Amino acid sequence: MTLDKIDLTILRLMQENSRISNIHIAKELNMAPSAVLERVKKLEQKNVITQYSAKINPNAVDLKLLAFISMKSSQSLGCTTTADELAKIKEVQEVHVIAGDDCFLVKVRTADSASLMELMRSSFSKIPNILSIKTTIVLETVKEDQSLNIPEL
Amino acid sequence: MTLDKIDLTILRLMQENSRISNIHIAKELNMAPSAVLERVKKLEQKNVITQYSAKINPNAVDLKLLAFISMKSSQSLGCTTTADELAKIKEVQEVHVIAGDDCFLVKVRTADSASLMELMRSSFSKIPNILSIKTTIVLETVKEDQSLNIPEL
DNA sequence: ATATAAAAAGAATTATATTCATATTATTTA
DNA sequence: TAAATAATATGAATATAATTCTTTTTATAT
Repeated sequence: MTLDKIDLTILRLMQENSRISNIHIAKELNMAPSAVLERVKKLEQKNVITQYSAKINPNAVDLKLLAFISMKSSQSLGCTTTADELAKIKEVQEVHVIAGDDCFLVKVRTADSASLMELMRSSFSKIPNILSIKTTIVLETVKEDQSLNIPEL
Repeated sequence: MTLDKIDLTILRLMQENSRISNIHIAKELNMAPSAVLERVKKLEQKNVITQYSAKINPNAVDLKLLAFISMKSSQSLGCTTTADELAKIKEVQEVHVIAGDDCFLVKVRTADSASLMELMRSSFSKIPNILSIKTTIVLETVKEDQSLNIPEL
């Protein structure tokens, strides 16, 4: 797809603020809103615009994290000791030994991303044989094992 | 700010698609659109949502790139030879020697990001003393030196 | 120069956002 | 616990924006 100046302006504006109205874009470009809409639709169809997304401040969320941890392959079979080490860390809520490139899936809860970094630096780095750690923020838990949540009577 | 399940659902939906309507979110949550709007505004004010942004497929754009190139500091004073080397590469449109941590600002044009990678691997890597390359995509050029564009008569 | 296709404009319609008064639900605190 | 207060939600009215569609303009090809 060949993009002209108008397309590029639309892309720039929507990259800055994807909730901008057609009318605003149209005013900026001195054209009719309907013409802008047509171009935006085309940019979506041709996969030039791949997604509209809200950026979320990770520090604002009470961070629940999933850490995917992999070990040096020579060590990856007998990994129960490492799992035990991970389970000892107080911020770590769950430890799962998993199949695939990563050996563990670890659920961690920290107050902010600085404390997560501190945790990774201080605790995780002490555990031998860890090769890599990939983390991702949990925004919402739709279903959760609540067997430990004993309800009051 | 304390985020409840409703806030987290809003965040999840808007992270997936920031152009979703209040009405859609409201239906998903079984609440009134006005209540959703109030929460979204609060999430914006409290800086939980930091930006709404369109993701653009870099391969769809005819890639104009700016590369910020730095050299090993011992070499950075006499950098004219490196500048000449960069200027020889056919995809390189402009080379500017600049002040600061980086020594060069280079404008490159490639058809897609794969060819950019190939260029960086094959040509740039052959130039001695390069320490780092940071690239950024140029979406729009508002003003450009056109002294080389001789208009037809 | 004419025919054809693509893009834009403008008006009408539909949908959505926004506002605001009222109602409901939580949270304090006496 | 009950009343007082604050926070949040509802629902209707209004304002704003998106969308559709026909006509017009502009660009491209024959």
